[in-house]
Amino acid sequence: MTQRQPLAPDMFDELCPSSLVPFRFGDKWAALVLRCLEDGPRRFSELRVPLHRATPKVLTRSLRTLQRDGLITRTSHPHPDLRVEYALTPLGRSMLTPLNAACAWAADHWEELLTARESYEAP
Amino acid sequence: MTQRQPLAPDMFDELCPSSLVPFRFGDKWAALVLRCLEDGPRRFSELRVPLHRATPKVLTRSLRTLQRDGLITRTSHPHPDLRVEYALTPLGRSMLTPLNAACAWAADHWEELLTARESYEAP
DNA sequence: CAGAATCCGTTTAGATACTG
DNA sequence: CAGTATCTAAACGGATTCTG
Repeated sequence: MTQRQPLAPDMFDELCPSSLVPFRFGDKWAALVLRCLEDGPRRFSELRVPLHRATPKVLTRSLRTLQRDGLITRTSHPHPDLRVEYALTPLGRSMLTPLNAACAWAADHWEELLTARESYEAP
Repeated sequence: MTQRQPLAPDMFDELCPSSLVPFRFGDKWAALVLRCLEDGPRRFSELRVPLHRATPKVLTRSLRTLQRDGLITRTSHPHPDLRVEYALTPLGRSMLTPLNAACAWAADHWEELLTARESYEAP
């Protein structure tokens, strides 16, 4: 069984500094989705909690693209009630390595980026 | 003095497999620009050779954004004739580490991505 | 040389409402 | 629950033309 950690919504807020850093893996939400799945499969509604800024439409598109590229799987259980689970494939999990490296760089350097932006805006 | 290696245009073609991989650092050209500057400063016209798919407008925008974020510098030498050089800052150079890690992942896995896409399109 | 200006089609994202 | 449908606005990207 997969131990489900609670997801931390704070990290996924648009105001989070890491969102200001020029990394985009795929579309706007793809990287966040992959990281949400790091600790195990998640239902659509579970993903919506930390990714509350994403409307169902854009989240669905992100999920479809990731599925198309073989990075995640989509498993539907119609019984007893509709239940859809998304999970990382081995390929998707392997992508977490460079993705997390990028996030670590962002965490280390976002102050410098913000400082540079401010001094560029107001010279 | 900086030893200038010739830039390899092939790597930057839109048809290059790495372009099909879902990594985007900043806008469409940002990552490519950073890699072009890895071996030393480049003039605007020098960048246009390997990045020939980018019009001057979009290339300029990429450069401005990278400059705004403190990843590259822009140095203008008006004499004897107009000459503008772009170079990595230490911050920009530090970003090459995760960037190159992402490119290495892409180089290792792009066949899998393409295979997944094909089997998704034509089930 | 190193861009800026303009026009234009595509893509992306969000809000809102609705459905099997 | 897990989406889809529709509309709108903004961002992105490219082609072309012009300029200090």
